[in-house]
Amino acid sequence: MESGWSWDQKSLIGELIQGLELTKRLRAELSSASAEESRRSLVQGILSSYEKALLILKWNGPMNQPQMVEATPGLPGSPISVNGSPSSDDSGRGLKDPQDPRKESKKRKTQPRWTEQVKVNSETGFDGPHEDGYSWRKYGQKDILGATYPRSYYRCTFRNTQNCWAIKQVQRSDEDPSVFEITYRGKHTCSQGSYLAQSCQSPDKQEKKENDHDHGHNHNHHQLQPSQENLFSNQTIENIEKLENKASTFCFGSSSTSVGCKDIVNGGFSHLAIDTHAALGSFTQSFISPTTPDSNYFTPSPCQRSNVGETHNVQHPEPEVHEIFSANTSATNSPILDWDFPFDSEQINPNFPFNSQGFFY
DNA sequence: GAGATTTGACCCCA
DNA sequence: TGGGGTCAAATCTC
Repeated sequence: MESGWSWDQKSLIGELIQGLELTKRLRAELSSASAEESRRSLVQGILSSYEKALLILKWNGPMNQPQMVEATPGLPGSPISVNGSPSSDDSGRGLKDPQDPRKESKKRKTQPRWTEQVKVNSETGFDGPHEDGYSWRKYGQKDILGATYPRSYYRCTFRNTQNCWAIKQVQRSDEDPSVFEITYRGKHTCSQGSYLAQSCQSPDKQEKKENDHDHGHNHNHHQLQPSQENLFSNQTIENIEKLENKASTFCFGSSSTSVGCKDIVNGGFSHLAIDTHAALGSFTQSFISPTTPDSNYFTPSPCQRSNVGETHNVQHPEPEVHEIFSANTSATNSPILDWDFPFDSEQINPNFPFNSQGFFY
């Protein structure tokens, strides 16, 4: 199991590293106002690298292990967990509506959930939470035993109006206060979710919200927008959108405040994905919004993340990745490329033209 | 006044 | 039994 895998792993890493290098070059190009032709070439190279990486992933099962493969068998938005049954937790206290997902558990232990670790830039402050394109309403905060910082609880604003039961928890790391661990549960079933899945535009409301709450330390994400828009030619963005549409898997951010999807087949890939976002994700920036003081959080995009039925810890042990992660945070407040990769090797059509230029272009 | 946040209390579960 | 998750009234903000 190891041997066959390691060769492909090397290839995969090689491709991703190449993508990384190209991304860095692109970044340099962008800051030096070089020829568009050169940029396009770099972008093409980047896409090509990731394309190959995907192919490698596609043909190698070992990458598609636990988290991905066990993704919910088609239960986006369902409060039913991968492992648990809806009835496993219906002993809740006097819940009003039998249809109410709350009946499943007050603690939602069986909810599909995944965790993000988000590093925020100290310069942008810790007080402004990330916006992820969704509207969240804080419904609680608890001091957690052994934790320095309280945990905040958020649920979708449209919980009542659209029966959207997505929730998230934001916990600031004790070890590194610049890191926020965000746990998501449930998928957005609200219209906002579908809207965000289609649009990379910044919702006016979000913008207003951010402006309204500008505490002086998080406004730079707006200032950065123009440059972010310039990071890619329209064609490139179009191509990536095609990619999203074709695969229904990648999502480079579905709203201005989103950072796209990750759900990479495993943690290792996530690191690279994050790095990718350092360049690619600039047009899918996530915002740090100051709506709540204790939660600078980074979120997965609205792109069907919750298909992943298991906790997905995104960690960044690799110095270089972390460095880029942080650097990008400071530059754009959108440190993570959040790929949505909700397919496993069996879900990928072997004939799917990943390896054709036409797929990307 | 509507909507969001805060916060104390309640309840479930390990 | 205590920690964690949620509720809901009070309070705040726009």
